[in-house]
Amino acid sequence: MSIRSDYPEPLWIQAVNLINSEIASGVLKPGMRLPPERELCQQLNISRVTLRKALTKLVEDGVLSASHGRGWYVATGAANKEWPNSLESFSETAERMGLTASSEVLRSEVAPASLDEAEELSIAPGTPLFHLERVRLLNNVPIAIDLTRIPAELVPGFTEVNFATDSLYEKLAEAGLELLRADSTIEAREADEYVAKHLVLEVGKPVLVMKQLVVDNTDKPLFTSTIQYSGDRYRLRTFFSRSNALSRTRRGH
Amino acid sequence: MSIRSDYPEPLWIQAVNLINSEIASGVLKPGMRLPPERELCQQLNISRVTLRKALTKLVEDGVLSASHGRGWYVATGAANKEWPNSLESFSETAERMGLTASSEVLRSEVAPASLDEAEELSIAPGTPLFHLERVRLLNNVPIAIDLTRIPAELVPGFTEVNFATDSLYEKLAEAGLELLRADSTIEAREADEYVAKHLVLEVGKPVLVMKQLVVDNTDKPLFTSTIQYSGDRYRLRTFFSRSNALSRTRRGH
DNA sequence: AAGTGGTCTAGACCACCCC
DNA sequence: GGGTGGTCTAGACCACTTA
Repeated sequence: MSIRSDYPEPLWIQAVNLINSEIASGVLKPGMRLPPERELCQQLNISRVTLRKALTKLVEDGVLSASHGRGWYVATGAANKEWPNSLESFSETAERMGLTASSEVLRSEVAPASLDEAEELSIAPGTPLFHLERVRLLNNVPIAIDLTRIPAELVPGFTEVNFATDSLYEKLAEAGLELLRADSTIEAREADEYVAKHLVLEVGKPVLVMKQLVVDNTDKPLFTSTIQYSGDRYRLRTFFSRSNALSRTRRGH
Repeated sequence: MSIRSDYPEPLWIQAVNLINSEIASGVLKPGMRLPPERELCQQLNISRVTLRKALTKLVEDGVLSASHGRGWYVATGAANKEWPNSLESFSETAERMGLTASSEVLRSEVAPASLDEAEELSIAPGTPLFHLERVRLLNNVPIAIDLTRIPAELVPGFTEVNFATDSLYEKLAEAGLELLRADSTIEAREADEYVAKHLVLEVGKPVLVMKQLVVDNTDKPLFTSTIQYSGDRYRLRTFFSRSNALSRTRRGH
């Protein structure tokens, strides 16, 4: 094994991919110890700093874990194949699960921002806002209602797009927007008549309401989404990290 | 300004703290550009690699952002004071919000692990498991029911602790357990009779169900929690990151 | 004492932005 | 072309674990 082909990919990303694929292919199994850093450096023909950048990334992804005087270990358990906190579009989630995503567009138009909408997006009230409201379906079963609001100037021509078939995230990427992070709040509420009708539920049944503010890499708000999932048809996954408790390893392995 | 006192703290952490404090004190204001890396290196008397490790950390924390040919900028907006995905105990959350947390203990005993419980924790069925079930209250209002299961060998003597007043997280820390991450699933469900009674709700009202598997820094499962929040009395916060979309900066600043 | 991860350095070259 | 961030290197020393 060896990297450094003539990819434009940074070396440390190639190293990440290589280690990931060795785990996927079973060469490295959960719980196994990796070769020492200095040895891996030689095998991959990269410097130790670069290797460590790759290893650090893999720890963030929950793929590896380190123990000071002991070595690097492949993470064990179910968390292994799970996605970390990635911001995934509905279409991407569907693809990953092997299902077909589709949409029914309820609303796709530009209207002035209300006071609340303006405040969330840090823009002036009345600013033209593109409203996109869709019922999201998996294999034709209604899963959620998604209402997204984007400053119209960021997405010219979006009222002409047919979002029943096109992916919003793809169109955003084409428009040059770079999503970085979605700050989200999650709560459980009762389905009102409107939601119940579109999700084919009884009024009062639980729905999972997720409100997101998506920002770009300069922390500028790009858009807000309110997604209401049918309680018995969807489940969110995330993880919480314990902020640095100065981990001083005691047992394990 | 200069660091490198005789702290045992790593230099890059000292750099993080210093920059953080300069922002807090208003020397660096949101939107401002930082001095070039090479200049900062001289001022702080550290190498560029070390400085960049600090800057990278500050980006993760949402404090700074970088633009390739332009420089480093202090992040703008409200997201600045928000906490990231920290794994916080109920008591800590309460304290942060200025409320008083308390508990009513429904169950505190050791019992053998069922098949399901054993699988979640990667232990043998029948292994003694400490079960702690509590109603969690804020200012004496019932907010949630929390059922936590911990292998009994990890927490000797816990059946003697009075968890109506003592914090579970504090006791876990005293027992030498180091929580690293909680993998969580979240869904909306209807309150059953048991939950409804203890949370003073009507049966069928929405509850937010969060199931967590908490692991230590070697990815060993420590315990599982199932927390059922009254839908109208609690709201979760988290964020999702867009995994590397090869950010190619276009606009901004 | 040997093995292994954690931190740190000085210097190099490339890619991008702006004049 | 000059300024700035992004990647990469080779080598050093320290801290923790294990024996």
